[in-house]
Amino acid sequence: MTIEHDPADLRELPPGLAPAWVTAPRPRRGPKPSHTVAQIVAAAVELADADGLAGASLPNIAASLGLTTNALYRYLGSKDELLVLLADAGFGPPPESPADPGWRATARAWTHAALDRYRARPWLLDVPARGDAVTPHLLRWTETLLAALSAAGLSDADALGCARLVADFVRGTAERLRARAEPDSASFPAHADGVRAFLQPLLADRGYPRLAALATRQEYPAGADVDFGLDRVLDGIAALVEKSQAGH
Amino acid sequence: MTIEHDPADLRELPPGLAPAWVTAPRPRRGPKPSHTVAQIVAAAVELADADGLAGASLPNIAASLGLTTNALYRYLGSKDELLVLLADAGFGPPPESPADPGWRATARAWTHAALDRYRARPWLLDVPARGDAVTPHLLRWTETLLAALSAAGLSDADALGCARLVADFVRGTAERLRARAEPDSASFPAHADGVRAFLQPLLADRGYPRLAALATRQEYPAGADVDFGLDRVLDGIAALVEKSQAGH
DNA sequence: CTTGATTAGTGTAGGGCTTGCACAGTTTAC
DNA sequence: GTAAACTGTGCAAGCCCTACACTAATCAAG
Repeated sequence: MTIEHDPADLRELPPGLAPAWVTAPRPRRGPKPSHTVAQIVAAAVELADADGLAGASLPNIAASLGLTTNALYRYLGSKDELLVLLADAGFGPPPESPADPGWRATARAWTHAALDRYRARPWLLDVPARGDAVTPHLLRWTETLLAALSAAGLSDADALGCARLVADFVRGTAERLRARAEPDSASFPAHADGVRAFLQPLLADRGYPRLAALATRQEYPAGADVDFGLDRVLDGIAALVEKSQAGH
Repeated sequence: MTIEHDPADLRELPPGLAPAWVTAPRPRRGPKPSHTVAQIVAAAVELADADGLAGASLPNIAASLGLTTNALYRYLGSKDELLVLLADAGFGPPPESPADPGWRATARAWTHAALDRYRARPWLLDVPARGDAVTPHLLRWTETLLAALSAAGLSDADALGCARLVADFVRGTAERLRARAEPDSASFPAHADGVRAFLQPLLADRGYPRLAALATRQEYPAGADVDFGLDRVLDGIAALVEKSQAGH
């Protein structure tokens, strides 16, 4: 059942991919490693939780484990590799979804669960996102959403396209929510009043009538109203679902 | 017509906001500055174009202008401030949209124009995005899209919600397109064949049936098929447009 | 059981980055 | 003409990631 991997091939893969999926076999000779990659990643998560992504530096991680910075390079190929593993560990597996109440409710629950993760660990937004996921937990999230969309009647390819849509929306929304939660955020119009007071006259003066209007009526609803955007996304997917059902 | 600003208040604003909109008045005494913020930002753009965002370091910028690194701090408050200005300058103003062929075509053109900018300057994706835009060019992009959506009958607030949706989709898609264009990208399933060969059996083995199927049928259409996702987003917005028209 | 190969972790070092502060030189206001 | 104010330089501190030589620990083979 175990799949054989040529170490030479693994070296060619993008950073972090191989260690995220397979654990290299213990070599036959030499002293036993005192730690594991999982321990290192766990320490990094803890530090990031405390001090943000910058807190998860190699020196800090090493110190928190009683190691030298360079000793980490016996476990990790590079900092990039750690970041890949860190994002996967920080996000963790998706929650269990019990009974299936329809694809729409499932997608909604998925979205809110993902936003909760981002809220719990804002530093996840600082980990550079390079296209689609490749690590176990993150792909589990994707698989979960794909299952719901497939059950609605979409082809796998269409389901993936729609899942990406939802994921993009989640990330953008998470970024807006964080910007709003942080004190000195430079986000408009979901920003501190000082920013609004600064921008409003400028926008009115320099030909941004719509934005100026939004800045004026500051009763603007929650800058990052999750459900508004989500409804639009799901409506768009629903149109595709109906079309594919009509085709049958 | 000029708006007065209390320097003390400007100091309180998020980094980059004030210099993006107003140029501080030349002080009364002392030597004339040999450069301008605009020149510094232009040099940074040039370096980023050549070597990516890492190339736009303060030492590099200073050297390219014949300055010391620290001299830049006479013009900029911090590196963060530069990044805000850099993103605005790198993106530039939106293209002129001539006759109005309806909101849907306008939004489509907007999306492709934005994706073109990301393609021309991939490093824009590396500039940390903190919620909604606040700088002149970027807000001009937003205003353009808002105008099209408002013309379709949406309220300003709804239009903003929809514009965010499109912007999120654009950024996510741009990231996928870049991942696919780069040689050593860790993106799935829009990835190099080596990654696919590595992941496919693992996915099949460990309970990712949908993703395994996608990895198997490698005739999967362009991993980042722009128009597929865009059609879904626009359909979702269209549903809102129709609803708001029916309400009248 | 001894010996040699192999590996884990340390020490040292280099080159990069952002940022702070004291200082010299230049320009303007009084 | 003098004093204030400002620009740019030099020097330095404190981070960061990474490379390489080296010691110490462990195991396989003879």
